Amino acid sequence: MKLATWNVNSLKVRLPQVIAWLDANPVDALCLQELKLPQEKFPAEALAELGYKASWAGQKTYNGVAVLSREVGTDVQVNLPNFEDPQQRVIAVTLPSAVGDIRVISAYCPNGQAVGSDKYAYKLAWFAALHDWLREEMQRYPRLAILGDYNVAPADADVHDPAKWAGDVLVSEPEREAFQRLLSLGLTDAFRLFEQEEKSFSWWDYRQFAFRRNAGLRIDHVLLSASLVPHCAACIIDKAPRRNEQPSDHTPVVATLDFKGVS
DNA sequence: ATGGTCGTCTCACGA
Repeated sequence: MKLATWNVNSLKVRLPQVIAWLDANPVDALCLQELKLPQEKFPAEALAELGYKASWAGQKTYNGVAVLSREVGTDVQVNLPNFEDPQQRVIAVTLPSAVGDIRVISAYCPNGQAVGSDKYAYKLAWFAALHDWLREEMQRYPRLAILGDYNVAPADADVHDPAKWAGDVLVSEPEREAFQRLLSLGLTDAFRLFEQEEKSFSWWDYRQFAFRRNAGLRIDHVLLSASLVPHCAACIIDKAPRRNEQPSDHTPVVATLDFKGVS
């Protein structure tokens, strides 16, 4: 079973790239973030033609999340139930697997803009609510995977130039603590289960030839509950879509779960 | 050197 996440920065602009990527990289579920389109503009038909069902939470201009899946997602939950918020940042669905139902969540965590700003305070409050909700969600769904754009680089190894970024939004200590609190619920960063190339990133700023210089951050993550970790056979960042013309500033992260042999 | 580039009902703002 393959689970992937991709912040597409406008599904309207990126739909042809999403279709091309899915053609080349069939997955069981693809979590999308930053759809930037209203609920009624979601391209469900084009994705259905590819064989993907979809659950989505749209919002005009900003945010918006979806889960595309081979099997229909059930028990769809939109947004954090414990956090009143007009911004569409979370969608959770239940998918069948060889070992039983898996809860798959697509999350677009707030960016935070700048340390000390109102948006930064909102980010930390949002993470606290995510934490509290996940604790309950993991009790209900012991097999849980939450994928998305966390807008947090968990460690200096996830930052191209830690000295330059020190203390800034996306790497500041309170944000990293908020991320670690999610892990303390019993979630594991799938990417770090495996040996990885140094300077592996999932996002590069559009400016200053950042991708060409590999001046990026690893802020897109796949977190797995403990019962899924033994099944995780691989987790990779696919840099290829970042080389496309008119790319998203993020590139997909893909986790492979193997249910053969291990129960 | 506080710049730069995207996407959005663009001449501003969020990322």
